[in-house]
Amino acid sequence: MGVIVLAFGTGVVNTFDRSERPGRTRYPYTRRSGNGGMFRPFRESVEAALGSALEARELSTDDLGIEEPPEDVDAVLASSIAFRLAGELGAAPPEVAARLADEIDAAGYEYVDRVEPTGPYLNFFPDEAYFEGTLEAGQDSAYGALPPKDTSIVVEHTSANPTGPVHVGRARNPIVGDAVANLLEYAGYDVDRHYYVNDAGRQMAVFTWAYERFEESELPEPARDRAEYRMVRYYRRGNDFLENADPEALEAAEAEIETILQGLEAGDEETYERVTEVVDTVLAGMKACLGRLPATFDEFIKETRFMRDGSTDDVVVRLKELHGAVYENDAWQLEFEDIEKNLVFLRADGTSLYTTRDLAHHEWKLENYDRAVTVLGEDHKLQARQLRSTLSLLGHDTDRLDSVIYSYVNLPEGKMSTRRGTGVQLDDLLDEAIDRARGEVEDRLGDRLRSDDLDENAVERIARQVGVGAVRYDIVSKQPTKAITFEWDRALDFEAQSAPYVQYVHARCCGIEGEADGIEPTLDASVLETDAERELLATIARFPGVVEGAADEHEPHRIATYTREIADRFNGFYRECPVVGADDERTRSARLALVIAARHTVANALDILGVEAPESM
RNA sequence: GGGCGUGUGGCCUAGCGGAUCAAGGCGAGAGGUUCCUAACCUCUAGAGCGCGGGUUCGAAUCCCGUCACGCCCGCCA
Repeated sequence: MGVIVLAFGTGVVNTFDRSERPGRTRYPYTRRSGNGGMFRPFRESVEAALGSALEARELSTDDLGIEEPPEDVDAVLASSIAFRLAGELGAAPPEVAARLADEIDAAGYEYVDRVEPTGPYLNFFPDEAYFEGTLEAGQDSAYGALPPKDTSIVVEHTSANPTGPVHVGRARNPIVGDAVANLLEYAGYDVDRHYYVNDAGRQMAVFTWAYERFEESELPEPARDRAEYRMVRYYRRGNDFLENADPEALEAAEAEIETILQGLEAGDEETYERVTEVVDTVLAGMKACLGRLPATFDEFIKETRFMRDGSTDDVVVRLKELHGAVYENDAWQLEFEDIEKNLVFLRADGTSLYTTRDLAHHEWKLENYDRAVTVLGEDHKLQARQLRSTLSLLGHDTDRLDSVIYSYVNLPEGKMSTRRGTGVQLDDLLDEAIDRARGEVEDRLGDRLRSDDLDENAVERIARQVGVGAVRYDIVSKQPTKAITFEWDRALDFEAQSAPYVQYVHARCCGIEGEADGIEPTLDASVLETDAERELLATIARFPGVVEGAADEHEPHRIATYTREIADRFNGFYRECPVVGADDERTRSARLALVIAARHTVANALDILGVEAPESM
């Protein structure tokens, strides 16, 4: 099937069948794709209309000053170009705006009804076809998804070392990473999600040594009955030993750890299997935890892979030939022009370093994908810069690489650490969130107006959707570069700007549709005349544009901001406009179609954020 | 010490060169349910965007300086 895609593709790098790779769980054979909505063609029309007007007067079209007007202006797009032209044309901005408006033949462009000057601004208004088209496009359950592009992207995220339970400090990575991947998928890219497993470093050697060295009987009870909780006890015990052992014992232990590291480097099969047992066991547990979010992966790429297949050695050979390569202090290093710190890529003992292997890893990514996005913590920024520069020196096109940087989540009392066992585990956060959500659901059962009966399963389902959704939404809705201090009550606030607020809108849509027996939705936007209806429809229309912009910048929090806007608009509509109880049939039918479009929009926006959309709550 | 990032009402967050109210939420105060789920809605008080300069017709948004906080500056990952 992937072969068919390739037949249409131009310059597609991949030569394997993309649909048959292991681990695909989301849309196994088809990507969600929609027609892309009306907003984007409207914007193109505006650009073309304004551009040609400027061209006709031989004015620069570099920056058209297109922007979205403030809320109280009901144009869809505006331009502030008159400010910039004022000097050149020797007229005041409002005068320039008026003249330009006269020259633009708005009606000649698709979806544009007219352009009006308002002071110094040019406001572009959509025609009826824009609204009709939006109402129709919104009936598609994939609304908001853009047409497929022939571009593959690998999104690497989380990649936490398999040392123990996932704690909240790193929880931003899977949550933001999964959302970025979803977002790119909606934007039409062919996305793979990868978890890079650091199974070759000292941490894993220590872990393997500790696992073999200590007896379970001397360890505390695990905090939770799952693999990574059981295993991390050995890791902590081992680190504790290394910190406190007497010199001889320490030396013996270090020798064993060193043997494991050397064994991995030499490609020794037996050593590899010992380490792999530990890595795979811990990883299975972490996978289960991440699955609760859910964050899933197409592939877990192991670091040792690039040692075993010779690609790390191959990179080293090429690195040594680079102009900036120097042999200093018994180690091979690379000097950069723009980065102060050298990159050591080969130790005195001839072994490779993490970054050396990551270079091989990224060359592999660049061979197999058109683009690569990596989600990483701010502490890896320098390393990411060095990686990028080095790849560039090796002759790669690093424009194909992007990274999304986030700050760690800290506790009021400081950092979280797996090794020291400090911090809040993601499992505990999710459990607490679900418990609190269940409490909310049960509290509300009493004064529930709706006469549907929520059985135990429904309560549990809602508690999970709301609880997990609230955690994800709280994290994904903020700019990742901002630091977060974790506080239970703030993370688990179910009111207002939170997942439940948006989820509730979805449930309301479903409620209306459930009541709308016998009403057939009709695509008649002309019946939707009130401000509340027009504003809701206009907000729905923007969705594909929001997806495109957020995807371009890898900023899923913009989708979260959008969900609040559409939720506000929907609630305004809900208050003002009865659907099932509307007076005449045409109104009922048209409003029902609007509700369906709103539901699809909200559901898909939440889907991008990785938040479930409950049908009732 | 150097580099990078962050700093918006009591608290949290959006905006990151343009529209004489800087947008929401929490919290505070006042209201709203014979009508599709009140995890909702309406109204009131509250900031001039860390601080000081500068660029610009116009700055929360750009530049410089400064302060605070975070991260980084390992032959660790």
